[in-house]
Amino acid sequence: MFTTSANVSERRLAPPSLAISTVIFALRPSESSGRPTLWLPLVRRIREPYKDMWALPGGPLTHDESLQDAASRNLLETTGLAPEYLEQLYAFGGLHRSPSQRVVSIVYWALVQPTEAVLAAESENVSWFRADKLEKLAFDHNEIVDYALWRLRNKMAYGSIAYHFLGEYFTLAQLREVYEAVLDRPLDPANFRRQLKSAPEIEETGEFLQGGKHRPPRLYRFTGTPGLGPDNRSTP
Amino acid sequence: MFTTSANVSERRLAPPSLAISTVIFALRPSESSGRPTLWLPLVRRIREPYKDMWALPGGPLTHDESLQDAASRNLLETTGLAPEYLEQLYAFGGLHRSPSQRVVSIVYWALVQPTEAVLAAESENVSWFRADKLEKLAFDHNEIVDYALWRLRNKMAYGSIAYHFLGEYFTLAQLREVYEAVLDRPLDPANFRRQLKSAPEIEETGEFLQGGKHRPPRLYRFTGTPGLGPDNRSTP
DNA sequence: GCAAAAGTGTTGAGCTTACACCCATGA
DNA sequence: TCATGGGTGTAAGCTCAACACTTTTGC
Repeated sequence: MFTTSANVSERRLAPPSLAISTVIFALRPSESSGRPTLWLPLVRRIREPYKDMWALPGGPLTHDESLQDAASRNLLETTGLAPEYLEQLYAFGGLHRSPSQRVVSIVYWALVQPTEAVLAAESENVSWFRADKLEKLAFDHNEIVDYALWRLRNKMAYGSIAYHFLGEYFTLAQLREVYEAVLDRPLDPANFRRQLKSAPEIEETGEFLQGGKHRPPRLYRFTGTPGLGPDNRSTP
Repeated sequence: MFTTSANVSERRLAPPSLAISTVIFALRPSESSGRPTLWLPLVRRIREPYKDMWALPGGPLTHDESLQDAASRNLLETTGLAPEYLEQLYAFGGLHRSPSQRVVSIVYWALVQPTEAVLAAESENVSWFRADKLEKLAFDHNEIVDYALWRLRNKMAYGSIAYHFLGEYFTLAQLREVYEAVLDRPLDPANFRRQLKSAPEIEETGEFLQGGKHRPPRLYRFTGTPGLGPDNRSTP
């Protein structure tokens, strides 16, 4: 195997190595305003290059798992969660992404809903950060996160993806908060309601959310399978 | 290196190998109707697996070229052309894509305009086929082409991509023919005109196309840089 | 002049946006 | 009863599809 001390001729002869990384998004209340904001987990690098810097969770692709399975495993290992939504983002293969070795990273992005499992998985070397306030990360991971954010916002505006941040039942106000958090602008509650009512993939339940301070809102359920890629196509 | 006779333990130990393939689209007049239709070049496999079947142009990623450069080289080698448009499509990494060896293919798709170079490159082992009438191809290449077609149609409907099938100057009727060929439905010439006039990336030239049978149409020019991906973002 | 394509005008349907307004509930 | 978020109504503005119509050329 090649290490960081591999010399130049070794590097030139080595085929590019292949890694899988995952950008994992979840919404959690911001410390200041309490409104939901985007967070993602990062892992601290424990070896060179970029030792002690934060990086996207990832690792090599093993011989007996598909790309998606590898990303799914990443996600499980760093958050303790099964993916609520998982899609390929892009393959990054620039020549100088890693100073020691040529690495091609196939990156996935995922949405999860924050539960106890997420908190349990936090540790010295795994921590969550606000997506809009990231420090400098290892490798080209800042650009990767930027691109993932761009894709998320795009999909949020067109596709039916917001549901995957939420549990099975949700109110329209909660759903609107998700949109507002990701798109970072307020939406008219009245119009938002109508637009979603015209979408067939959202279903009224008979239930109402009790325990609030005011009129109990109706609970809805998502029925539909988005996800894109060669396997499952729907929206741009 | 591993060959098709690699035994099971060798296969299990080998890391997945990495290849680049390219789906190249061009429009050429159909033999029957004369209207433009989608074609793509394929190469005949000269070794196992899938010997003698047609496959997407591609090859291994060399250590000193980026993913995009590798795809660009594919394109040059099989068509003699520089890419007019080139974008990453998807990374395919299923476990059983190749019977002999685990291969991860990073696939690009490209648009070119048919010129002499294209015809010159045709040979015993390189030939063009109609995209809507493909036989069974090697590996999972039929699915890859299907997905590329889906992406092309999507981008055509939203993004500004049609221009790359055409030369520098074109009439609105030619541009409409491109849309009609790819989307496979007729478009209202009057409305088509208006929609494009409102797009800022298309520019009127003072020139007119002479030599037609009827009123000479105005020539237009495309001014803009589409393309997507982490490097260059614009439309979904 | 006539055929045919280039190019313009007009209308109605449907969707988005803004915002006024009513409803139901806890305190 | 009042404050607050849940939920409905409605009118202006925009885009888009359909199609009638005028213009310009070659023959």
